[in-house]
Amino acid sequence: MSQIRAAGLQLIYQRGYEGMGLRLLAAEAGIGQSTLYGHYANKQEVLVDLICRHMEELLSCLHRAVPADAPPFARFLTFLRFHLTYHMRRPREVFICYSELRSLEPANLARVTDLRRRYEHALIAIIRDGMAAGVMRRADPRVAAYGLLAMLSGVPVWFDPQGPLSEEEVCAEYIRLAVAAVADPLEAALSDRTIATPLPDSPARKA
Amino acid sequence: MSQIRAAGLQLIYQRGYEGMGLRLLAAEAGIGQSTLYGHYANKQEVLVDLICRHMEELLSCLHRAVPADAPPFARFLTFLRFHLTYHMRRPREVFICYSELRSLEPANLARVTDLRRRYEHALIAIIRDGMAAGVMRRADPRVAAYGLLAMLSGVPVWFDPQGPLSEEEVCAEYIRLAVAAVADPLEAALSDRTIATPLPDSPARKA
Amino acid sequence: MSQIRAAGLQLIYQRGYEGMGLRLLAAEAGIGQSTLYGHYANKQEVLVDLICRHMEELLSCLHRAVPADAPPFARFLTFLRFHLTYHMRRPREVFICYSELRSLEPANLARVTDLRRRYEHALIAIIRDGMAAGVMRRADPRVAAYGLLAMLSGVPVWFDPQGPLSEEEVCAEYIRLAVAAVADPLEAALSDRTIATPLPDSPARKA
Amino acid sequence: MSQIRAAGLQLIYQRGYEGMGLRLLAAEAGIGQSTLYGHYANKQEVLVDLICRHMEELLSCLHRAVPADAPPFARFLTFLRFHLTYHMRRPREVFICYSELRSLEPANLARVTDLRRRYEHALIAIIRDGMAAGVMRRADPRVAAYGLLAMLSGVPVWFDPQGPLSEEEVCAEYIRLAVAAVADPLEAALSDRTIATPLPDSPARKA
DNA sequence: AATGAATGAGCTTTCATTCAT
DNA sequence: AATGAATGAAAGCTCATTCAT
Repeated sequence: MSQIRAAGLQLIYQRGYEGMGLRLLAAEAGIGQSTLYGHYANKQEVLVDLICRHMEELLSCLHRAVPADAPPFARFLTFLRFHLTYHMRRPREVFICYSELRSLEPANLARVTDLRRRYEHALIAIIRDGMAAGVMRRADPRVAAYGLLAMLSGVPVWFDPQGPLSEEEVCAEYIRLAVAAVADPLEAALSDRTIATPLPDSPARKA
Repeated sequence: MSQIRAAGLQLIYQRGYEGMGLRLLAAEAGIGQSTLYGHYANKQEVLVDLICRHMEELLSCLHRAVPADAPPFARFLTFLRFHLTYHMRRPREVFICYSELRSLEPANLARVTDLRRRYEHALIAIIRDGMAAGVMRRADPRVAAYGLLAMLSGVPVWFDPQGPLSEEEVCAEYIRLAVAAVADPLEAALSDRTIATPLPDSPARKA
Repeated sequence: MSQIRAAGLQLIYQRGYEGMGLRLLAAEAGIGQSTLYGHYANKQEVLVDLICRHMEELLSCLHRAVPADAPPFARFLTFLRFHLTYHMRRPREVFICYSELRSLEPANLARVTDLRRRYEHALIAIIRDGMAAGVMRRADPRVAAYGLLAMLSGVPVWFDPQGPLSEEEVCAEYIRLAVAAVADPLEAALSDRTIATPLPDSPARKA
Repeated sequence: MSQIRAAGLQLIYQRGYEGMGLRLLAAEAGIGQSTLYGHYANKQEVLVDLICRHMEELLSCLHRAVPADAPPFARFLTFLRFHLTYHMRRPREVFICYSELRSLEPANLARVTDLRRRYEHALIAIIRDGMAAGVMRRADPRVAAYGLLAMLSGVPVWFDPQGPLSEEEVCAEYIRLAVAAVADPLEAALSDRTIATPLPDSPARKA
C-alpha cells in the first residue's frame, strides 16, 4: 500500500531502518500493526521495497532520458542533468538507498548492488565513449564515474528547495564542475552552449 | 577505553547505531555489559565520542597539514591530498560521521555540525582565495566546496587497499578530477608539476 | 484485567511497589510479561489503578451507607461501623493506599489526595455537626477526625479474621472507644442503645 | 557512621527501602559506594540499624519517662505525652518503622516485632492496671491499647511544626481524646488538672 | 484485507555487591 | 577506613511477529 511506503520512507529517513518501529510505521500509515503483514512478509521487505522500487525507477527513467544513439558528450550532459534533478527531488530516497544498504540481508543486498552497478555502468560507458571519441581527458573511467556520482549525489545533503539557489542554478553549477572535471579542455570550452539540455519532466530553459 | 571505541567503531559501521546492542558491544570489547557504564554515561555517548574524536582529530591534522601562508593553489593541492589520504585510511569513521548524524541528540548534533562547518570552511576559504588570485574559475565557492568534498569523501565507499589501484594512484586520479573541476584552465595546464606534493605520513612519490 | 489487579494487590502488599517486579507480576497473573502493556501503559498505572479504584469505591460506598439526612450521632455511628467493616475486610488495599502514596507521581498523588480529602471531610462534617448539635464535646473537629481515622484504620494491622475476636466484637470495641473519645459524656451514656446499627452487607446483630 | 544513617533515614523515608539505591545513599552520605560495606554488611543492615536503633531508644526513653511506681492514671498521662512528643519530633523514623517492616528479612523482623511488642505491652499494662484500679472503663485492654497507639502514632502524618497548631496544642487535643476514650467518665472529669505533666526534654508548661 | 491481543526475545540501564589497591 | 573499577543479575520497557476472529 502506498501509504505504508510513504510512512516508511519518512520514518526510515528520519530514524533509520533499525530505529523505525513497526508500531510507529503502522500508526503513521493509519492502519493496525498486524495489517502490515498483509502487505509485507516482514520488516525487511518494507526496506527492500523502498530501495528496489527507487532504484528500478531510477534506471528506467535514466534509459528513457538518455538517448542511446546520441554522441557521448551530449549523453554526458543529459546524464548529469537527469541525475541531479532526480536526486534533488528525492532526497529521502537517495539517503536511504545509500546509508541503509548495510541493513539489507545478503540476498537483498546483492539484488540492490546489481541495480546500482547497472546505473554506474551507464555513466562509465558514457565516459569511456567520450574518451574514445577524444572529447574527454584520458583517465580511469571507473574512478571518474565514481567521483562524479559521489559529487552529484551529495547535492541533496545541503540543497534546500526553499534556499537561495534554485534547482536550475545548482544544476548549472554542478554541471560546470563535472564537465570541467572530465572534459577535454578544448571541448569544455565549447560545451557551454550545450549544458542546458532540458529534461523531459523539468521546465525547459535556454542557455 | 580504547577497546570499547574499537568495538563500537566496527559495530556501528556494520550495523548502525540503532542496530548495535550494548550486549554485543561489551562482548566485543571483552568486558561485562555493565562495565560500559563506567566509561560512558549511556549509549549515545559512545557515538558522540567516536564522531567528535574523529572530527576533532581531522580538524587538528588539517591545520597541521595545510600551511596557512602558502599560495592558494598549493593549499588546495595539499588539502586534496590530505583529505583523500585521511579518508581512504579511515573508511569506517567517515561512514559513521556521515550517516549516523541523525542518531545524535540535538545538542550533540549541534556540536558535530559546528566541527563539520569549520572543516568545510577551510576548503571554502581556499577556493575563495584561489578565485581572488585568479587561479580558479569564478563560481559559487560554497557549491564548489560541497561538490568537491562529496566527491573526495566518496572514495572510501569503493576503495579497497588490497584492490588493483594503490592509494597513490587513486589520490592522483582524484586530484586531477578536482583540479580540473575548479582550476582556471590555463593554471590547470601548469599544475601537473605540483599535484604530487608528498604528505608527511605517506610514502613520497614523484609525478 | 482483574487477574493482574489481584496479583498486583498481593505483590505490592507483600513487597511494596518498588519491590514488585513486572516479571513476577505477569507470572503471578498468568500472562506473558509484555502482555501487561496491553492493559497498563506502565508500572505506575498498575498502582494508580489499585489505589484509585479502592478509594473511589470507598467513597461511593460511604455515600450509600451514611444517610445524609440522619441526625449527627446516628451518622457518626454509621460511619464508624462502615469504616471499620470496610477496612477489616480489605487489609491489603488499606495498607497500600497509605504506605505507597510516596511512590505515586505528583499528578497521580494529587488525584489520590483529593479523594482522601473528600473521605476525611465526610467525618469532619459529621463531627462538626455533632458539636453544633451539642452531642459531641467541643474540640478541633479536624484533629478529632484525623485521630479517629488513624485509630480505626489501624485495625487491619493486627486484626485476624481467624483470631479470637470476631469482626463484630472488634467493631463494638472500637466504636465504644471512638464514641467515648468525642461524645458529650451525657449523650455517650445514652448511646449504647444505638451503637449496633446493622450495616447492609454485614450480618445483623443486636446490642 | 552517622552520616550514612542520616542519609538513609531521609532516603528511605522519601523513596522506600526498595526505592533507595546504594549509589544514591553513598553519594548523599558523601562517601564512595563501596565504603558503605565497611560499615554495613549489606543493604538490609542499613534498614535494620535504623529501625532497631529507633525502637530501642524509644523503649529506653519510655522507661526513663514513665515512673513504674506511679498510680495508673498518672502513668497513662505520662505515656500519652511521651509518645506524642516523641512521634511528632521523629516523623521519618516513625513512618519507616511502620511501613518498611515488610522489607525486613524474617530474623530481623522477629527482632523488631519483639521490641514493638514490649512497647505495646507497656501501654497494655497501664490500661490493665487502670481498669483494676477502677479509673478506666472495663474493655479489652489490648484492643484499647492498639486503638490508642494507632491514633497517637498517626499524628506525624499530618502534623506540621510550622502549621497553625503548636506541638503543645496537638498534645492536649490528643490527650483529651485518648483519656476520654478509655477513662471512667467520673475519673475523666477530674483528669483535666493532671493532663499537662511536663516531659523532661520538652519545655515545661502549665495547664 | 484487517485487527486486537498476546508473546518471547531483546533492548538500555541500574542494581547490590566484590575485589585489588 | 576508603575507594574506583568491575560485574552478573535484574529492572522496566519495546521489539517484530503470530494468531484467532
